[in-house]
Amino acid sequence: MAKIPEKTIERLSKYRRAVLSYQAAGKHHIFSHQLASLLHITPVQVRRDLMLIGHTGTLRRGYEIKDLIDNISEIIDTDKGQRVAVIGLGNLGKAFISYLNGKRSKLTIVAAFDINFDKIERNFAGVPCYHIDNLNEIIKTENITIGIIAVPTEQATEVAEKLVFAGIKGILNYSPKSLNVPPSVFLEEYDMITSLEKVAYYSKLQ
Amino acid sequence: MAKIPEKTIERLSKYRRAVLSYQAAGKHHIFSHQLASLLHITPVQVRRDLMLIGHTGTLRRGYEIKDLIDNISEIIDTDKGQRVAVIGLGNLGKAFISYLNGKRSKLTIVAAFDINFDKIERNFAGVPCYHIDNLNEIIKTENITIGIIAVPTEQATEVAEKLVFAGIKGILNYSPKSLNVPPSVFLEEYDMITSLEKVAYYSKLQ
DNA sequence: TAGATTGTTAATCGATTAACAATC
DNA sequence: TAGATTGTTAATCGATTAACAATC
Repeated sequence: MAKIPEKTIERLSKYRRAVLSYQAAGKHHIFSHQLASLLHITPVQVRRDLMLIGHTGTLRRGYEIKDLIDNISEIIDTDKGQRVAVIGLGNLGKAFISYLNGKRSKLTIVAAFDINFDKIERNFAGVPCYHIDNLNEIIKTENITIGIIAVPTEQATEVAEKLVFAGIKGILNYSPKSLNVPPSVFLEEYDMITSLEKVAYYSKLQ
Repeated sequence: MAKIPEKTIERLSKYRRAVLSYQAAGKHHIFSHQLASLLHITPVQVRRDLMLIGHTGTLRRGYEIKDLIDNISEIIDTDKGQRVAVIGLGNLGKAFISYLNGKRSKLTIVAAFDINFDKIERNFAGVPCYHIDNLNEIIKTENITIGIIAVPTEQATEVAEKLVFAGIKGILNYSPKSLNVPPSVFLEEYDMITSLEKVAYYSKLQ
């Protein structure tokens, strides 16, 4: 299969969750315009995305939900799933843990790290919290491939270096400081302040 | 000035914070390649963005930091600033409040809303928490123009409707459910699960 | 001067949308 | 059949990058 565009990958994740709600409602098929309206995008974009991953539907019934979920999962999941660590067990780290765990079976948060001794060797929602000094060791023994950075700005660079050194494969960075990682590590960054300032900019134009 | 591209607006927010750290270090000027390296983008993109907002530098010293901050602020801020509400005072809502307040003077979180009676009429980090039933009233009396949705998925649609009804101008939606708002309201959505699944996808390809 | 830098247009790349043939 | 739908190519739009003149 040809390389799937980045934006299509993002929508595949959304498609999968959207059709799950349809499936839960007892439906077995979905039309492109129905799936589109769940995401507030156009039907043609849905059809093009599904074309790109080689998923086909029928003129009478649209797309078969079970098939679609399987096809998307085949692309974005791994067989054994991946293990995730959250670095920084403040409100943001906790939000991620309580939000993610129990929902997706293929991605599991198996460790949290912090420098605050109050939190260490405790659990949050079933996830054990370790001291950051043990990061390298735990990443390796626990087979963790993805790290979520939810520490204060000043510590983000150092945490990223430690993750890279420990052999992490992907980083999701929520600190506003842009990180520098080798090309062997995939980096995704999200900046809450920028998002809010963007909303503020377009709000004043309204 | 011509319409500024969306991506440029996002970077302006980042430029401003990046040069603040330079300014704090006692510098008064910055070259495009220095600013670029702070964001891990190319110098030409910096220059093009600044060209688009009409900010000019000099060949000898680059861009004057104070001027640059003023120019960016002129574009993305409003004179009096804007007032923000967080709906849902769980971990995510708290993360936003503790992260934002005290940093940016022009955007202030002045209210939180929840349905949990434990939290109501209490403060979190100085922000009063109200019952969601009072949302319409408080949005109006407090002159709130921006709402951040940090409630569980099932409640997101209803909260959005209430915000729109109350006359909000912009919504930042952190629930994974895509919302439907009239064109008079600016909507920005961010889905943590999609971000993580994207990182997982590219991590397995590494 | 030579080298480094800004400012800007043109070219390229990536993503979305329009158009439409094919099918049931 | 007529109408609704899928699948796909071509066109368009938006964003980034290449190229380079001008300047100090």
